[in-house]
Amino acid sequence: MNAEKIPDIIIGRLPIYMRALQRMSEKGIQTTSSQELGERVGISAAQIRKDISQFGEFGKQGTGYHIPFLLDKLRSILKVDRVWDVALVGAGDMGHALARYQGFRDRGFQIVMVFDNDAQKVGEKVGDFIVQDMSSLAETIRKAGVKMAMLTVPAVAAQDVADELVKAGVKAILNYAPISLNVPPDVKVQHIDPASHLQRMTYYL
Amino acid sequence: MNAEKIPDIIIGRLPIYMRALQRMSEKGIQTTSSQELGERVGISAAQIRKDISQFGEFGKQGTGYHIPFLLDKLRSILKVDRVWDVALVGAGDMGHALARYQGFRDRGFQIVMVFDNDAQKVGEKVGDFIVQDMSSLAETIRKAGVKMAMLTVPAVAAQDVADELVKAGVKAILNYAPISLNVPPDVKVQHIDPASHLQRMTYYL
DNA sequence: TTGTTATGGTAAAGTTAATTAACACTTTAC
DNA sequence: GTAAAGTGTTAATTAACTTTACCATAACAA
Repeated sequence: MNAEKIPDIIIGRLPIYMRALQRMSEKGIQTTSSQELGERVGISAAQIRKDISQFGEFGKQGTGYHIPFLLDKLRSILKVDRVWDVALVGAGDMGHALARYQGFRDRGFQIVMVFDNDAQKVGEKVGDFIVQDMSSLAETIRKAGVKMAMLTVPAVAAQDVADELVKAGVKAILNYAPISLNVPPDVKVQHIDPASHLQRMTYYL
Repeated sequence: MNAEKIPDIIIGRLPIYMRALQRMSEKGIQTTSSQELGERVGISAAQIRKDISQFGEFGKQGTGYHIPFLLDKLRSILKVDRVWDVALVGAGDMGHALARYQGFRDRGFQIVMVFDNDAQKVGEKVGDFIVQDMSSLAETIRKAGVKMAMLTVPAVAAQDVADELVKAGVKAILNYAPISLNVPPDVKVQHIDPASHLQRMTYYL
């Protein structure tokens, strides 16, 4: 075990391994090898062994990895052996889709509140939630101790909302707005921007 | 200009630069520097200069970059100086959100057809489109010469649909299903999986 | 039991890729 | 004419990946 400093690039691969392992587990598969897992996710077996061995010896020589055991370990490493509360800001189409998505729970997350600044949307039901006004955002989030947020507001509003979230104590933001957010170094941001992903592929067409 | 072999990681940063430049341009800003752009997107000035200079000399010493000019060049490099037709497969919540999203057009993409295999959804209107049955997918896509697709079907169906898309001649897939797709090497895949992004951040919380 | 095969963990070496730093040169402002 | 700003480029440095090799263990077949 080498707890010193794990490169972020390795952390980024762990969810991919987890995703595949979870699917194998659902299919009733109990055991896999770095070889097999690698073929599924498109990563070399050596890479996978090296990544996993950063955190301990979770495999068995000769037999491979016991999937439920490895999943437990990965969940614990990524701290998703619990369920994280997440605030959703922006009740547009994307907000609706995320609020209604059933796939978060099994992977360690649940949306617990939804905000929007549009008076027409406030009070409306989105998924299982009543949309709250943005004016109550900071206080509500702080009181609930929520540390993660998903941001699905228009680009022009995104930075302001991000600033609010940071003030409210949020430490991780999943940003759907097509704009790079500026946040303090102790706050993590991940971007989801379908147009950027598409543009990345057209280069090769 | 060094057209030999540009690393994929550089290609992946170009859309981020474009996104920021497009926003600056909308605000009426005509000129920027690697320094300023770097602060906006959180990437070092040296890195930006190096990335851009892979493709030519688009800046002026002493003055920086003319934003409309640089944008044109980047659009041309990423081949989004045209509008790409995109097929959307999966008319669930996420499919609806994407079909109605207005932000693709300005960045080089337009959805032109929507498919689902649910008889209840076929014929329904999603955004400006009538949902078509999956059985017509391969033929319709091939006839229209569509090369890109967005995949918002459940994980269990994703690989089968991807196989269909590949058969139909699609060369780039934006996959929203939480599963790693296996496709031939000449087909590009990008994954969008919010739970993975969230898991990547919880490690640091 | 014994040999064989499959497999993970580790380490070393080599290779490639990515990032950062440094600097010469150009342009603009004054 | 001089200082400041800023690029493009090269060099230096660091990081990531790949390859290879080897050992220890486990499962299984003879």
